[in-house]
Amino acid sequence: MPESIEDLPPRQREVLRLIVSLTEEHGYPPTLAELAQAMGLRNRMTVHQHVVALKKKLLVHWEPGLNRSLTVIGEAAQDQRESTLPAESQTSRRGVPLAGTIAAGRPIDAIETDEYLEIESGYADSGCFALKIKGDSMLDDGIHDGDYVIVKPQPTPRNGEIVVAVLGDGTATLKRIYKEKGGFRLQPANSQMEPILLDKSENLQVQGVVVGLFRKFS
Amino acid sequence: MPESIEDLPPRQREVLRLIVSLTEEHGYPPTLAELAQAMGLRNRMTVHQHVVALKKKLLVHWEPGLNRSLTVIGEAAQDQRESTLPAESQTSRRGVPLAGTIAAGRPIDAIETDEYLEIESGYADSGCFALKIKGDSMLDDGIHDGDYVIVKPQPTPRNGEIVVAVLGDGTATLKRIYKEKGGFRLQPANSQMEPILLDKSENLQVQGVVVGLFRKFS
DNA sequence: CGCTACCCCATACATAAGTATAGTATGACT
DNA sequence: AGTCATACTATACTTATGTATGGGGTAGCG
Repeated sequence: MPESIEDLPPRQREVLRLIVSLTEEHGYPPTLAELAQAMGLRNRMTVHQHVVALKKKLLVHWEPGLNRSLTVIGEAAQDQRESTLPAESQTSRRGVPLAGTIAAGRPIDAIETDEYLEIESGYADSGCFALKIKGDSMLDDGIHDGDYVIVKPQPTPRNGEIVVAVLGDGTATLKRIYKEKGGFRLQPANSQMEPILLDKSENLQVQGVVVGLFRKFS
Repeated sequence: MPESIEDLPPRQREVLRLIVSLTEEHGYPPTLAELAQAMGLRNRMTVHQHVVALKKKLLVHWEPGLNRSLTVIGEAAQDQRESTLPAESQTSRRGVPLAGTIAAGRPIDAIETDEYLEIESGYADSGCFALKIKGDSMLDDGIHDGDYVIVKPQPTPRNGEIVVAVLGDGTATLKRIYKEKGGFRLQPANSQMEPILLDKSENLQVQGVVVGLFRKFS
């Protein structure tokens, strides 16, 4: 039976595919419960049985009793990866269509360009991460409480950039950073708040610079 | 001194290195117990404390309560890698890891919730599109010139929502919409601008409502 | 018909793994 | 002398996760 993967039962094949995609998505393998949820199942046992079947067929590696040790063996991993085929059956698009420009002022007649606004693709691959904003100190820069900022890890910011600053006591805050004689100034964008001044002796770690902002409107 | 990784405490640095190497070795991230064993420690708690410290410094991504969710963020991952592989087909993730909450105000030592911020996936599939903002009329709502808004097609907005309004003459604008006696009011979020009043006879088409906002920092 | 492969469910249990609390010890710095 | 960061330990708790047991169905096949 050389063509094992092709004539797998549908659900087993689906499990195989999900293991690969969920692992890629999170950076670590899924649990049975997560697989079950992804398949719309109420019970882990169903997935358990499927995985046992896959294991018997030597398509997955699974350490008994070990959490999240589920990995796909050999070529099966490649075969289940999305990258191979033309676009259509893709579950979701990579990006939001950018329909054009709109006026937030005098109305203009908009809608021209036709491309895709790819928010994540550039960031996710370059080690960026997101932080949820708590507080209003960057309000004047249009960063509101509850927004998400996307941070690119980078220890050496340029002057005036918005950075994630980790202070000596382990607390983190979001501010614009300016070099001053003898140290740094962490400047909030809110007229009611005072800057934080640090001299060189004090411990300051810049975790990264803000490269993007995202807000959800309920 | 924004030199983060170099002057980490030795054990924390070791933990960072071990996370990477153990993940490569097994194909999935280690648990605290495994890390402890690899470091010759008898107790998980020691590693736990180190990892918490790394998390505060935003060097690792760790979902609370989730087994084997420990991953290294950003360049730190590269720096700790021994193999120096070209990092080839980096499993491009679906989404940006949401590392926690950061203070834009008084520094807090937060960092609690953890998940992935999936910006596009929810929108791209539901017919949403993006528009680039031109003008400052929504400034007080934190929508700036050059931002991108994500619009969900929907002809019947609720009161007070931000909508893409297409006027009778074909021009489009972004405003909050309110029902008034006998018509609608399109309200800018800028104290220096006046609302647009429309009565029912006038042609007003709502293209959709704003469900998201995205901004790129150059 | 019995038999099999496939697919799903629920309950219960055992253990793996993360977390809280509370200590001890060392060295650096004030 | 005190405080602080680092580093480790121990016990106990909660939850996440895997597993066993015992059921249901459907469909094809000899």
